[in-house]
Amino acid sequence: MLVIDVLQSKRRKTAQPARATAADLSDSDDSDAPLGKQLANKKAEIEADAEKEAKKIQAKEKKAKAAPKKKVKDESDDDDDKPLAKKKAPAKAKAKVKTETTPKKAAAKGKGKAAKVETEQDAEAEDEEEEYRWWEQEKSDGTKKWDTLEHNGVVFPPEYEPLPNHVKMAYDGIPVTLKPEAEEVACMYGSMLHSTVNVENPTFNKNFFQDFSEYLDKTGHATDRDGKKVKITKFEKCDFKPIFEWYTAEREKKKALSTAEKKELKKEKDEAEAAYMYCLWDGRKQKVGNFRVEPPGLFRGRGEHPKTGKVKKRVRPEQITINIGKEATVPAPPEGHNWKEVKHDNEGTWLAMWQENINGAYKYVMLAANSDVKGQSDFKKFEKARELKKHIARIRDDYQKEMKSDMMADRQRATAIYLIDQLALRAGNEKGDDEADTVGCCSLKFEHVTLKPPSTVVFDFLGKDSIRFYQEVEVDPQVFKNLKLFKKSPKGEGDDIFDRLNTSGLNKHLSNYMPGLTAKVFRTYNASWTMARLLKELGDKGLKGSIPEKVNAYNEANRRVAILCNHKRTVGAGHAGQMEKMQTKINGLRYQQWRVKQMMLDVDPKMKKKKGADFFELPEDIDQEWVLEHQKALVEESREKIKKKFEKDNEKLLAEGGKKMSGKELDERLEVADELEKKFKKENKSGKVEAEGKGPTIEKLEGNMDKLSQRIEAMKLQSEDKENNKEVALGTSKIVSSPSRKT
DNA sequence: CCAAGGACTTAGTACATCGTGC
DNA sequence: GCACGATGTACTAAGTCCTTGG
Repeated sequence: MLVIDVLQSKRRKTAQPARATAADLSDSDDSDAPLGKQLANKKAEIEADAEKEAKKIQAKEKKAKAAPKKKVKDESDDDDDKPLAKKKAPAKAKAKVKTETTPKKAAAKGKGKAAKVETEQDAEAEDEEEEYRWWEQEKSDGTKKWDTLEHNGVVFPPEYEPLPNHVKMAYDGIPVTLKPEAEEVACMYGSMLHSTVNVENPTFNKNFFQDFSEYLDKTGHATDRDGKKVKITKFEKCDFKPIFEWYTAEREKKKALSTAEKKELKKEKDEAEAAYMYCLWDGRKQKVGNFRVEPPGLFRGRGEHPKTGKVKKRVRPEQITINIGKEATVPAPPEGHNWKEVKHDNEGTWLAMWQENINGAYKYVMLAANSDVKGQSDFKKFEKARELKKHIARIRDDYQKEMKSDMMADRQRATAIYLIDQLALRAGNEKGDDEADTVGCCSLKFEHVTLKPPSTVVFDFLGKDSIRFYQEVEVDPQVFKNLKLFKKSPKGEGDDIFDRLNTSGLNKHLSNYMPGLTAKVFRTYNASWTMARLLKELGDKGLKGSIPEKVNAYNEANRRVAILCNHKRTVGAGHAGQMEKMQTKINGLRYQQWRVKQMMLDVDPKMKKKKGADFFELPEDIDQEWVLEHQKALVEESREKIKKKFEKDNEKLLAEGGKKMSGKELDERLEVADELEKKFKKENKSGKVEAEGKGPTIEKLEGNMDKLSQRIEAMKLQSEDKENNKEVALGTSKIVSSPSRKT
């Protein structure tokens, strides 16, 4: 039997017996082992919470039905509801989108108010009641996505503009002239020299140079100043710096434009693109997400992508398929070109599509995230996650049981579901050799899991986007046992942990619990659930407390979700410096506090007795040396500021036709800083600080102290927040819990 | 059943814009 | 009013998962 089973799973290099041996199973029924109870408690807690949650949500659902959450009204603010032609866009745009002023009412489906389509008159009405309430739409069968669809196709990136004659890459120190096509490729590289992640990646360089060489061969070789052939054979001899500098200069030029000029340019661009920004979906105006065709460039695969650095070619109209309503006017391809195909597939939500040349991946033009369709499917996603709440207890019970199954496949599946549920792992589809070597749950390999008896497991692997997942987790003893079993020899490095499991089998099993249940739903569920719980905790105890404390608590909740989902980012280059700056600032405030304390003594020497001598000491971690440094910095800062202001004022005077102020004036102004310096000197010498301000009283000084304390606390929190956040990407989980609805 | 095809969501990063403390 | 960091947006790669066809 064993043999047969192994053969059946030929797909894997190494498989394990379908049935666990007696030895494997002997100790598998001690479900009440020490760790078990810990987790059981946790589980009970989770389940109780989940039930509470479920009730709350049901209640909310009722409420929501009674008073549907109103969609943000900014559409009316922004005249987005009005027909396109009414917008500032002049005649040309009007002609192109003519159909929009006469929406096809015939096509409008749905019931009553929901299907109301805007017309010129009621656009003025600005009535929220008139909006399409997709969240109230009854569920369709989910295949047909639209009845009518009109749009204007895609925007192509500008054609390549050759470099001016004086800008040339150098080969072996000699400036060379390239044919435009090859030059374009050289520019792709030259314009990104600042991106060290890529430029210092050998694979990137190898792939780039390979493709670059092809272009050179294809277009004919480069030439030097005298028109003599230059053979470009070594990457190391290529100097793209002149190109880089030219691009940098161009960018600077653009940056240096006045705000008015920039606005003008932006306006022009917006006008040119206005027609593409929106489409008409069942008669409703909807924002298109990515109507711009991706420009050519070097492929920037993440992690150790074997194809990173290859040339991503310019996409031609002949590669693009348009999807559009049967009745609609098909957007014209650029002069002298044709579309690859025009489809009328109303079971798809895409408007245009092409295949990219590097991986053969499909690229789609779809609606924006804030459109009705996307909103609807987002909504559905959360509905599904909420439905999981009803089944989660049973699923968890089942996987606990099945983890002891004597069918290897079931045991693996149960263990995998445990990991997906508890650690928020992704499903982990199989990947090809021509992709970065990353894994998810089902594709975990031998070397990604290390067992530390009695029941700790170390996960260390690269997940999506080659983001490292590293966690030492105390797991259910059965999970530990199973993982040990799944790693048993003859398995070794490179072999799958779950050799009898793949994502489709896993999802098929999950769908038995609930239609549409797949591995990714667990991530949504656990992220939402965690956020809800933390926010509730925040609500319970966080209501009191200062604003910074509340912000900090909210960020903390957000962070915990991001951590759960392993949302990471690369630590910014300036992070360490910024942290140091903050600390210096905090210390500066603390020093300031110390000074205020001395002032108190100045006002009332008896304070020393009252408060105790300790109170008036410098904080331990601040020494005299630091104080001197700090004083110097303060004085210097003050000087700089005065100088800057002086120069500014002078410029202004000149501009107004006046004349510059004398150096004497500057000196006079600088006296403030000099005095500050003197004051510090005096303080250092006498060890006393004269009370500042007129009529200083202990009360006033106490007030100053409080203010400083508050600022210190706020800064400390802020700095803590920053440090804790340095490698956590908050954006994604923020989107998950409250998607932007701006139009 | 499996691999390839296809459509859609998820995610990090680069860059633009905003807002705020000095 | 400005510089700077925080926040938002655009871009597109990298996942998930369903369908299709042999």
